[in-house]
Amino acid sequence: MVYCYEYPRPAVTVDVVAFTVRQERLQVLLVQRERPPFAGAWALPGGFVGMEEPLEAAAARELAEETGVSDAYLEQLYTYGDPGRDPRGRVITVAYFALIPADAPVRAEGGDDAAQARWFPVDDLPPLAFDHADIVTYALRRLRYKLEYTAVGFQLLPETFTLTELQRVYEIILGEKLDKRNFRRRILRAGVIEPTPYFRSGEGRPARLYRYREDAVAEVKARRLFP
Amino acid sequence: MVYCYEYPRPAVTVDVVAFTVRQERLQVLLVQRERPPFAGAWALPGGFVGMEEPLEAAAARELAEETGVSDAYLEQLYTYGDPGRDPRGRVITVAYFALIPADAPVRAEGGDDAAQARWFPVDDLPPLAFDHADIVTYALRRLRYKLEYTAVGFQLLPETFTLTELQRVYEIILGEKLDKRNFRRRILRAGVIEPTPYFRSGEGRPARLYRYREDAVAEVKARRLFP
DNA sequence: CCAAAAGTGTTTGCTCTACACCCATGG
DNA sequence: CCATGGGTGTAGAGCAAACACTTTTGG
Repeated sequence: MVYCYEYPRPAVTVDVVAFTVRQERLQVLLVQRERPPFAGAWALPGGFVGMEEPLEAAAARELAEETGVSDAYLEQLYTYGDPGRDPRGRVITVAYFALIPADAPVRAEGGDDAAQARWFPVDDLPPLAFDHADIVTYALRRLRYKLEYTAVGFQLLPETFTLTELQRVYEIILGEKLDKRNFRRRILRAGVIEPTPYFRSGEGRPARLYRYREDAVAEVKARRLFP
Repeated sequence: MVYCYEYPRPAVTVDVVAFTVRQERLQVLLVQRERPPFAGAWALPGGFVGMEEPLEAAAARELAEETGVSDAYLEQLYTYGDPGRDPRGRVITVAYFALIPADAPVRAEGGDDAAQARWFPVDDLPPLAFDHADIVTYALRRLRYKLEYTAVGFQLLPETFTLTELQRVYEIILGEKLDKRNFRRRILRAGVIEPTPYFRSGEGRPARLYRYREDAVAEVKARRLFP
C-alpha cells in the first residue's frame, strides 16, 4: 500500500452526462449544488470514487443515486484533470456518458430530499459549475458521432419500440429530418434490431414493434479510408 | 483546498503507449522496472501526476524523460482504475497514446543510466507488468481504427516524406498490402497533406516530398450511417 | 368512408475497387 | 541502356440518395 503522506494526491471523482429524449427534445440530467463552490449552480451528477470501487461502478452508483436508473448504457468519455478546474484543489474527474430509456422511472424529478435533480434540454442549459459545460459539449459531440456510425439510438427507447419512434430519436439528436425508407433500410441492414411479433396500435395503422438483438455487435463499421 | 486526511485518495498516474515504425515494423516503447512490484518486468513508461501538472503535460513529460522526444502526437486513450490493478493499492492511470516520428532522435536505446528503455515490435512483446498488456492492445486497436478513417499516419514520419513511405506505414500498421493508385488518390483527396517543391533521390526515379498541412482538419469523416 | 400513420421499390449518380503501363533518374 | 522505384487513368460494380403511393386500422 502506498500511503497518503508519501506524496500529496489529487482527488478523483466521476461525473455523468446522462441523456434522455423527452418531450421531443434531447435532455441532460443536472443537479443543483447545495455547497460551495458553485452553491446553487447546476452541475453534472457525480462524486468521489470509493477506494475499493471501480470507476464505472462509481459512475453507475452516482447515476442510480440521482435517478434510480440502474441499467443504463454507460460509456467512459474522457478524463478532465486540469489543475484549477476545481477551486478546492486538484480534482481529476473521469467523465461518463449515459443513455437513459425514455420509459425509465426517473425519480427525483423535482428533488424530494437532498439535491434537486432535473432534466434540461441540451439546447437550453443553465450556466454550469466547474468545466461541466465543456464536458456536456464533448459528450454531445460524441453522442452524435456515435449515432452516425452505430445503432445505439435504441438505448434511449423502451425495450420494444417502433421504427418511427427510433427515427424520431435520430432526428431529434441529429437535428435534421431523415428519409423514412432509407432510414429503415439502413437500420435494418445494420442488423442490431429485430422485429417482434407484436404491434402497437395508435392512430392509424398499427406499427410493428422491434427490439435490440442481444447477440448483435453494436459497432457498425462505416466506410473507412482503407477497407 | 481539500486536505488529504479528509478521505483516503487513490494515486493517479499516466502511462504512455508510444508507437513508432522502425525496421519495417510497428514498435512500442517499454521500460524495464527496477523496483517492485514487477521488478525486472517490462512496462509502459509512466509515473505519477504532479499536483500542479495537467494530465497531458504529465504524459508528455514522462515520454520526454524516456525518449527525449518532446513534440510527439499525443492523445488521451482511456482511464484504467480497477481496484487491484496495482498490488500497492489503489492506482488510477490515465493512458495516452503517442506517435513518434521515425527520425526522432530517441535516446536511451539501451538504457544509459537509470531505467532501461527499448522498442519492441507490437507482435512480439514480452510479458508486461500490471494491466499494461490490455492497455497496449486497446491502443493498437485505436491506432488501427484511427488510421482507417483519418490521416494521422504521417505523424510517424519525418516532417517531409514520400507517398510510398506513407503507404508503407499504413501497410505495416494495418497489416495488409494497399493498392498504390487508390492509396494516393484517397490520401490526397483527404486534403491533410500537400506536395512540397522538393524531391528525394534514391534508386530509381526521384519521389516528390509531401508535408502535413497545418491548416488541415485531421478527422476525415468517413461514410456515416446517416450523412 | 375518412383520417392518420405504417409500410414498401426503383432509378440515378457517385464512389470504391481492381488492374498495367510509361517515366525519370543513377550507375 | 538497364535496373529501380515513381507516377498515372479507366471501366465495372455496389451503395447511397431521392422520391410517391398503397395499406391498415379506428372513429
